[in-house]
Amino acid sequence: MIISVTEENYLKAIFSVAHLSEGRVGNQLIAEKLSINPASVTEMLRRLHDKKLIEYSRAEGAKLTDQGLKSAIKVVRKHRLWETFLVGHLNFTWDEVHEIAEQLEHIQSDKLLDELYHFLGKPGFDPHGDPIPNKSGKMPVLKSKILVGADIGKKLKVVKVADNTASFLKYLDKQGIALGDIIVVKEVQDFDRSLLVELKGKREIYLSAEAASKIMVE
Amino acid sequence: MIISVTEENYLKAIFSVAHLSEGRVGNQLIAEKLSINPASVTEMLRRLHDKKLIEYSRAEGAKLTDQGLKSAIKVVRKHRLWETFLVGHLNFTWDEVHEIAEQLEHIQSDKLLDELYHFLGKPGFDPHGDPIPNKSGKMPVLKSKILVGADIGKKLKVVKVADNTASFLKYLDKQGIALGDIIVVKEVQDFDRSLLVELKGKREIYLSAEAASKIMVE
DNA sequence: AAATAAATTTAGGTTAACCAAATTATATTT
DNA sequence: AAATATAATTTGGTTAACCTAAATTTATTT
Repeated sequence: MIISVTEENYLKAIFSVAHLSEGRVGNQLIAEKLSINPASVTEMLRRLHDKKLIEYSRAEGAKLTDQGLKSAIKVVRKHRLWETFLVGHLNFTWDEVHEIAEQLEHIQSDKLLDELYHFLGKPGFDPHGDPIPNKSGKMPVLKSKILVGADIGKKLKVVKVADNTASFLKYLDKQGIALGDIIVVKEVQDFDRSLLVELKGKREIYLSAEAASKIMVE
Repeated sequence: MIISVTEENYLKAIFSVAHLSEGRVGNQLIAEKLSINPASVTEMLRRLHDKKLIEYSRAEGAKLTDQGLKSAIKVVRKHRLWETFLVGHLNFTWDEVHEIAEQLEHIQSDKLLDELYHFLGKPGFDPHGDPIPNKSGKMPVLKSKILVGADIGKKLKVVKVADNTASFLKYLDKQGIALGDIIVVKEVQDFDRSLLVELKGKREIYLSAEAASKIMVE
């Protein structure tokens, strides 16, 4: 079955918010996610339903079918593999890759996908630490936790960020924090819950609770 | 200026046949090239003219403006760089890459293009031996000739093919002929002008004049 | 339960790309 | 020069994605 670029983007949008309320997604949420008018969403959801890519009822909202889920996950897989390629081999930084991956994720070729995967060394996680679904759609699991509330004095490795906006990624770059860095929490300030942390056994810096809640460690 | 994927394909089509009759291309030729109805071409040529990407008159046909030429060459550059990547790093054979490159050539990112170019080692020619335009649009020149009519007994290197259809490329693979191979013409048969050639100093094979006219050597 | 607010759908309209069939220009024959 | 063939255009229509504004549901208050 042919699925258009636009249709793929809808599926991806539904997938990305499906963890809220057991896979059921309202019309409006999709509209916001895609910066599109709700009236247009109604139209497209009908089409996706006709193609058996989603279940839909006005009361319950949209939910991906097995077919729809498979397609959505494939797009995510492609997105994250391309991001891995761009950062790993073409000197992109993690805050630059998103828009380009949004284009590359729609390239249609199973062989390309397989070969890219092998070329990259069968990675499990992308440059942001997000899991890359394997060919059959399973996500590798990281037992990571957020930095807020982590044990004091323990050596922790930065494995993921929970916010991929360019502004946050740039902030981390500026602070000198990268994926894979070893970090140790020294103190927690009572009054604002900000953290004093030691970076790579060298520098000590302060992180706001806000920032620390978006840094995942292991 | 935003140029749609479809518009890019029209520019590319005009570019690819522009060497005939000094850059002037008739409506119909474009229609054939793109497997599209001539009526649709009329419509699109008007749009391309409004965008100042082509000059157009009914009598003279379409001709790329500087802007249009620049855009067309950029698409060609992207196409050939991606083909080089697919063959060089992802285990594709030269007969498999065309369709995928048709998709990849429309990815929009100057940085991606630059980085890919460097990653590939600033190649001058793609896996088919076709020249890759440099950033400013200039094509590297190969002083290659077709195998038909080449000197007998001279060592020649296969540098390009003049037919990129999958069927011809597969035929070459089957004959064991690849880009870069050294070839020597031994005899020319009078009655059908077929060639007896020596491949890599080892095997001797017969090539039809038809096939030999599509093999470029240096 | 009635009133208000929020979410969804309908109705009517747009633009980019396409098509087939009919028409009009331009070339080529005879 | 008239007749015929070829090429280009116009006309009227389609589909995928979008939009705004109005109407309808559904949910939440008072």
